[in-house]
Amino acid sequence: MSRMPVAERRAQLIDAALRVASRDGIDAATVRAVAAEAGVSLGVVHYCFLDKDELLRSMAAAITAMNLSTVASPSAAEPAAEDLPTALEQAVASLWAGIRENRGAQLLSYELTTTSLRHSELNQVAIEQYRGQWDAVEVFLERLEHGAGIRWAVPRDALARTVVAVVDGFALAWLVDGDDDAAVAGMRGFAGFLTTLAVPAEAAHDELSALPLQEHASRTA
Amino acid sequence: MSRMPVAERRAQLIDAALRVASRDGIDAATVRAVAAEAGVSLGVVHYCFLDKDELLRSMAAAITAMNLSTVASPSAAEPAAEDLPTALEQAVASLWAGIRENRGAQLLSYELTTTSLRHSELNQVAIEQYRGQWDAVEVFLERLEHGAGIRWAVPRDALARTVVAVVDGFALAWLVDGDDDAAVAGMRGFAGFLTTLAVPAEAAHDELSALPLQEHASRTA
DNA sequence: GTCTATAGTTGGATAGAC
DNA sequence: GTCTATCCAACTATAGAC
Repeated sequence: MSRMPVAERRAQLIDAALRVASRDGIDAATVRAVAAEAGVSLGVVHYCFLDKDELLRSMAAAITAMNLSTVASPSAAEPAAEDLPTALEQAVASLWAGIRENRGAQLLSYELTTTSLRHSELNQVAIEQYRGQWDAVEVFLERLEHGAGIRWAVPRDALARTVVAVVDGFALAWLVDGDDDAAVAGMRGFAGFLTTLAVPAEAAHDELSALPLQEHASRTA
Repeated sequence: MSRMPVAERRAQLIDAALRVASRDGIDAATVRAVAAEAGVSLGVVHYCFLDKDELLRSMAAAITAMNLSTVASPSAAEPAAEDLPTALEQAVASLWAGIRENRGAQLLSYELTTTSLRHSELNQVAIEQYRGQWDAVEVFLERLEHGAGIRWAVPRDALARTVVAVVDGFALAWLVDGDDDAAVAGMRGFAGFLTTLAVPAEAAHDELSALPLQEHASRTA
C-alpha cells in the first residue's frame, strides 16, 4: 500500500518473517508467506531483499541483535544479588521464563542453526548466532564476578560455552517432552555446579589478575 | 531392477534415506533423491511406503534402534573400568569418537527433532528419539553403578536427562564452530561433575535399596 | 514388483503495468 | 515503490504399461 523508505520496509518484513518462522517453522517462512504476513505483495519482498537467503540472513541477524541487547540492557546491568547462589537462581528463573514464553522462537533458533549448517550460503548465520550467545554469557559471567566478589576456576570463555551448551540441551529436551519441572530442576542442578567453580576474589585488582588459571579448554575463534 | 521381498526393499530404502539425509540434510532427502540413491525408480518408493512421512518415520525408527543396539551390544556390556573417573573418561572418549566421525548423522539428529516438532504427522518421532536416548543413558548409568560400586545422589532418570542435554549442547556447539578441543574439554569437565554425584554403594542389596534419595527433579512419562 | 509418464502443487524469481 | 501476472523448477503422488 503506502510508500515507505526501504529501510523501514525491510524492518517490517524482517519482523513479519520472524513471526511466521517462529509460529510455523523456518520452512513455512516462504517469501510468499512473509509477504502475506506483512500485508504486502510478493514483488515488494524481492524489491527489498536480493533473494530469500538475504531475508533469512537479516532475520537471523535481528535475532542475534535482540539477544545481545537483552543482556546489555540497563535493567539487566544492575540487579545481581550479592551472593552467587541467589544471583544464579534469579538468572535461571528469568532465563527460563524467557524460553518458556517463546517456545516458537526457541525452536526457530535450532532450526536456524541446522539450516545454516546445511547451506553454504547461510554458513555465517550459525557461527554469528553462537558467537553472540557465547559473548552474551561471558558478559553475564563477568557481571557475576563483580557482583558476587568471586572469580571462576575456569577460563570465562570455556565456561560460557558450557553454559550455552547446557541451556541448549535442556531447552531442546523441554521442546520435545514439555517437562518444565525437569528443565528447571536440571538447570538448578547445573547452577549448583557453577557455584563449585567459583573462588573468592580476595586479593588483586579487577582487570590485572586472572591469568594463570588451571585446567580446561583451548580456544579457536 | 531385481525382484525383492518388500521388507528387504524397505530396509534398503531406509538405508538410502539415511545416507542422503546424513550427507545432504533432511530437506534433501526427497523421495526422488532416496530412490536415486537406492538405484530404484520413483514408483518403487511409493510402493514400499505409503508416503514420504512414513519413509521419514521409518528412518527415524532405524536411527533410534541403532542407538539402542549400540548400548545393548555385548561388547559394551562388559568393559567398564573399576573406578568411576576412568570409566567416565573411556565413555567420553568413545562417545565423542562416535559423534566426531558422524558429523552428518549428528546434524541429522537435530534436524529430525526440529522437523518432528513442527509437523504433527511426525509428532511421535522426536519423543521416541529422546526416550530412546534417555533410556540408553540410564542403562549406561546403571552399568556404571554396578561396575564402579557406587550409587547416584540424584534419581537416575533425571541424571540421564542431564547427560543427554549436556552432550547435545556440546555437540551442537561443535557442529557450529568445529572446536574439538573445547568439546572434549567441556565433556571432561562435566564428567568431573558426575563423579561428585556418585556416592559409595556400601550397604544394601542391588535392587531393593535406592528409594528415599534427596533433591532434584520430578517425573513425567 | 518395477518402470515411465504425468497430473497437480508449491515456491522462487522476474517482467511490466501502474 | 508497489502491484499483478507469469515463468520455471522441484516435489509428491498416482496411473498404467510391462
